Amino acid sequence: MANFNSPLTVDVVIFSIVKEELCVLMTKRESEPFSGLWALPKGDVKQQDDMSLEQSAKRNIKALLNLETPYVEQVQTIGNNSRDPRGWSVSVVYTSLVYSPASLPSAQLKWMTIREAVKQKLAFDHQQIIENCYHRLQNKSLYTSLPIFLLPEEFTLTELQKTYELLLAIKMEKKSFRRRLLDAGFLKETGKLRHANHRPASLYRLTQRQPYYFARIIEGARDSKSID
Amino acid sequence: MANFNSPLTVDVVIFSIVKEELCVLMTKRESEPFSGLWALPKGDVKQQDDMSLEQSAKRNIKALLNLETPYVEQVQTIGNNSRDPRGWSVSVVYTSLVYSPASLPSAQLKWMTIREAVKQKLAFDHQQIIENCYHRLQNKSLYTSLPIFLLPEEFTLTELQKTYELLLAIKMEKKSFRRRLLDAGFLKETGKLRHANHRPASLYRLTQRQPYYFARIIEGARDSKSID
DNA sequence: CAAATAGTGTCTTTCAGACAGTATCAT
DNA sequence: ATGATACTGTCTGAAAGACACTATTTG
Repeated sequence: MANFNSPLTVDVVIFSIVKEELCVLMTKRESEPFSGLWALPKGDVKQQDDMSLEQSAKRNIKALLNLETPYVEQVQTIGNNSRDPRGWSVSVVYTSLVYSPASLPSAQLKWMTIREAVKQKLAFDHQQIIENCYHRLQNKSLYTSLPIFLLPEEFTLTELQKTYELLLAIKMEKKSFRRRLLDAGFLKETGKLRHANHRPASLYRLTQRQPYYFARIIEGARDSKSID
Repeated sequence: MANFNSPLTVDVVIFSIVKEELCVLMTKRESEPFSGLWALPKGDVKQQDDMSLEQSAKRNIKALLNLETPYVEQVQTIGNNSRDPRGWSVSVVYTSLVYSPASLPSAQLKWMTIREAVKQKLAFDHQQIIENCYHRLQNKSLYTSLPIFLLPEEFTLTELQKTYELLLAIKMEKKSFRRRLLDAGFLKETGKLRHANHRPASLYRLTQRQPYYFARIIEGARDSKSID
């Protein structure tokens, strides 16, 4: 069988919440094409070292942020002759959710808000890729527990609700939210409390590693449709 | 950037219902490795002719079945050093649903039931790929109108219900099924009737090309979880 | 005490399941 | 008329939305 003699990359769209804004990890390109534009961090497949594409993605994430991320998902694969001016190329796109690391290990990296990212010109088709991942994240937030992966291991229900509201850009009703999450049974109280200058809140943590799938979507957001 | 010097293929898992059984289009391998075993039809990417991976997938489907299929979806991309004994390879997997064409254009091809396909040894990781696509199809059938793409353009609600029941391997309640489908508003009566030796049934057709996403999953099937 | 956020009680709404009932065709 | 399948009426139940209410902390 003929080999594929064009570039194959692994692109990783890493989401995190920084200063109450949803952000994506970006880097500035310093070579052609698209020199000077912001881009997704470069991700490669090392056929000698990596056993699989997923391992390539995880290795790239670890190299970028120096952490093992609890959630990595393959989103789509884009391959065509127009995304890179040099010709055919294929990119396998992964997305990951992380709890905002205190500081970025490299000065080349930046947390860019989604708002910024989708309105400026980015290298290659990276704007489209980010939009797709963002859409997927929003969509899955309607019927899964995915947003939890943007929080630290222990969190309050109010923090979680704020995260959903941030992702979906809607306000949610407190009682329904708590009922939905608690009735699902994948959270357990740690017994610890988060203190502030008001009544303290219970801290919860996950009892399972996989996201939970609800039987219904969050209503009041019926218009959005899935990309997959 | 370094090119990817290993095989890249497009694998297409085509589902159809033949004699009231869900089937996958398969072909028998005649060369090494895995000579003599059943496999998914070989799909290639022609960088000269194809503008994109999706176009490659559609071209391959057309070459196999001589029809334009209304539904093609990218499912996943598998790349590792173990799926092909010769070393690293990448396969972009697409799935498609077709209304069973009267006859297969090639004697090399066969509609194999899912049951058969997942229980025998197949070439490469094709068994895993088929299982993943089947799982995805089942899962999406819980909350979308996807199964319609296995039917001809005009169909009765009973035919559609039987299709859902076949895919999900459950019995559904007639009234709830019809209410769910009709209330969603993406079907319209054609005015025509399907006749048999009993009361004739109304024929319906889609009013939109995209699958419809329901706000709730079909209940009584709460156990299955998504792969994506 | 007040201010602030945590957390609850409970009514309404929406839609799926259950199941019995009626409708309309071929023979 | 009978048999067969198409189609409907309507009750129940599960989970979401609305919203007012109570609880517990700091200062």
